[in-house]
Amino acid sequence: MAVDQLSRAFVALADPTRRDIVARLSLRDATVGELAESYAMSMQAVSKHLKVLEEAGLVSRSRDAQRRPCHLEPQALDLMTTWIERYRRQAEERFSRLDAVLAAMDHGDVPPPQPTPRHEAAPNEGASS
Amino acid sequence: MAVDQLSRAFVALADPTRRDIVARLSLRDATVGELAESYAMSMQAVSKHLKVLEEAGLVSRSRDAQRRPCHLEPQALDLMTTWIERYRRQAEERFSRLDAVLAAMDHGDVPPPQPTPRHEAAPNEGASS
DNA sequence: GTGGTTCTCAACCCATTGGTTGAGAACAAG
DNA sequence: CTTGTTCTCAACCAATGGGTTGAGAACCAC
Repeated sequence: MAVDQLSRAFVALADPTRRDIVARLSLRDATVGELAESYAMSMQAVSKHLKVLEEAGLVSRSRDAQRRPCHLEPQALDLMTTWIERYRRQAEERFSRLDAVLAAMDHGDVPPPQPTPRHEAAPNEGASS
Repeated sequence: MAVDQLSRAFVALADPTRRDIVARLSLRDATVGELAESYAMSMQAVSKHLKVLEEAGLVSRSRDAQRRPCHLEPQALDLMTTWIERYRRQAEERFSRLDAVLAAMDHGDVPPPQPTPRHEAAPNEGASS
């Protein structure tokens, strides 16, 4: 499951160790071994975490003899903020419209109270990708 | 696992169904039953998804007789964008500094090439919370 | 009261995840 | 070639996650 880019990115950042890896890589590139020194787990485990980050497009890796330096890819972070901001903005617009209605009611100029319509056009899965 | 607020929020948005629920709730509040009509799964399953979103602070719920209307909480989304933007900005600053160095090299005024120091001060888990 | 609606809880199932260990690939340096 | 270093792959294990069904709580309407 979690086959799309966005799901993989959110899954990747859902783990505290992987978020910490991202934080470190934002300061400087690092190898698997360097990163592994920071955590109470085997290098294999860190390697797995990096694979998750890489498949989410958050990290890229080059070659330097045996070393595999890791590099943060900020565009993948953009993908997430774009998604989040879209719906945050949508929600806040809606709330401010609601506030406007409430303010109007305080002034007594209330529009005819229409009963809440149910089941209108709504987003589908395509909207979240 | 995933005990902190930030982890819970990322876990919550890692699932496509839950992202779609957030998208819908950004347009209007909805009850469990209304949401369940949109997905090929039982109301119990949707109820579980809402519980995850609620415990992540992304959704709040009120009472209306048997109904449990769901309401999107945009502040929780802020928490995520704040985290992401912090490290995206950090990384991009670093890259633009690197670009500056490369540009300087093109001009011939290259600073003495010091060998890359390893294992300096780095973020710990506290930095990601 | 009875009945219908809305929703949650509990138990269960199977796939995935996050860790482990052991083996080995790939490379640099003697 | 041998040795040491860095890293990945494979197998395994316990725990979690996303779904199911069945039962029942809570509420309105009659």
